[in-house]
Amino acid sequence: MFGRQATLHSRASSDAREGYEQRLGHILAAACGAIARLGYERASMRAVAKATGVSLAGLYHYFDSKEKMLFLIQFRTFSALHQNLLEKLHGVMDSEEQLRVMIRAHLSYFAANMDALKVCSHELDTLSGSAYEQTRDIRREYYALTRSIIERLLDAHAPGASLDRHVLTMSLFGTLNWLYRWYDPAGGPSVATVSNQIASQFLHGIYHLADTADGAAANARGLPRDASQAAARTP
Amino acid sequence: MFGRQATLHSRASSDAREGYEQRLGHILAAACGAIARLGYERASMRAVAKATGVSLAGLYHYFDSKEKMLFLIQFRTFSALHQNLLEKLHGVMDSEEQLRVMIRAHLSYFAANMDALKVCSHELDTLSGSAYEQTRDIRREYYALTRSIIERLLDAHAPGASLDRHVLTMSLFGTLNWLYRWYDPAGGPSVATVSNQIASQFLHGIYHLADTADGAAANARGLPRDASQAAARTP
DNA sequence: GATTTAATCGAACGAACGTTCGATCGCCAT
DNA sequence: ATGGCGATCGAACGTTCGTTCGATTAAATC
Repeated sequence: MFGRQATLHSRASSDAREGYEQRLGHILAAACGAIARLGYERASMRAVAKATGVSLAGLYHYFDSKEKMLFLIQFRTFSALHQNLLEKLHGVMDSEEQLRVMIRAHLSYFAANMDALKVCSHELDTLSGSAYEQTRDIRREYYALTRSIIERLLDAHAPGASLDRHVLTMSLFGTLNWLYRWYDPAGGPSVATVSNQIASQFLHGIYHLADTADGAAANARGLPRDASQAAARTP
Repeated sequence: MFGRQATLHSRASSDAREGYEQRLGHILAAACGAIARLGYERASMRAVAKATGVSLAGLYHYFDSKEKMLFLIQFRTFSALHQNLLEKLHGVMDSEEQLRVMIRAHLSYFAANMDALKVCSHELDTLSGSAYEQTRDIRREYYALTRSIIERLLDAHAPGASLDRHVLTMSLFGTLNWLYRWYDPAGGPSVATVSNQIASQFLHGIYHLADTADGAAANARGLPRDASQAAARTP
């Protein structure tokens, strides 16, 4: 599946593997930049080759196809994003603090890997087949983790609120995944500032709804409300 | 610039113009569906031709190029979205109600024109040159209108809150523009339900921040906060 | 030192794309 | 009738794309 098999028989081949991983990382980073700037379809393999210094044919030593290249980028980024969150969540018990950590971790990762996160936010439906399913599964893990935090948050602070939890979770993801369209960590408020503002507004938006009656009074305003089930699709 | 000049000299040519507009609308709707499903680059002119019944060459009677076709879709959609909001805002004076109207109008329009709004949310950077600038200008009007509502809202209900208003506005747009990725008006909570929940959470997220001290106490949590200026880019 | 294997490249292939060309058909005004 | 024009089409053109092929060099294995 990947370009090369591991041949871990000697120290020499271990060094070679390190060099291989390093060059692969360099190529993927350049590809990431091109796709972030031009979009997947417009970013030609020739442009990626130019950006890396490797020849066009040389790229195909590292992956079988352009689609596999995108898969590697997305799979690695989503995995790292998820792993990063799990680590930062370690030892944090309070659900409010967990949500603050989640938002801060997401923004930090975005600030440090803007190209990669843009490609992951914008090219969500580009892959197909099993490559799509694999990245979708990681995304679902990330979604499920975030949603479980929100669930505990609601159970603890707003138990009776009539809030659709899927809508709630996707609203947050909308705010976070849209960042790549406008937020420049270098030229605006700091990551900490933006994280805190988003987290505070989100949290207090929940809390205040719990305060008013059972949340329904504030939520149902002027229009009838139906208690239909959560929407079908998950990210 | 457009495919045809207006020849309004007789009733006959007026009828012809109506037929022309109708066929153009039909073609754009089909193109919209293809681009929403496949993305702009993958949606070939041959696929659009198949979807409309018109021949490949016949399409070019209605626009000079594929890019102009996308421009027509985006320009018309953004204009209608903006116009629709202005109309629904007519006579509404309370800033809170204005924001609720804005969110409800956006979701209603989305529910009625899913393909078009997906194309407008996802293909924001596809156009170039003056076509890009024209659509960007309408988007900016839409942004400015929404931001002005939020500004008045803050001045009235949370005058001292240390909230970055650009971050606030873009958070809302993130939630709204991300809808196309998950919300199916046919199979989930109603437009009214989702609108109310998003609006209520957003509004109370602001109000509660105004209640606590001057908003800074709740906002600055655990991390230092800098009072840097608003981010550079607007949508 | 011989042999295998990883890494790289220039050149080319076949397909798909956006676009254009020239011709045809039907309608309206002259 | 006839000339002009809007509308439409099949066929083709030139370009760009992802990918493959065969050859060449460098390094590791025996």
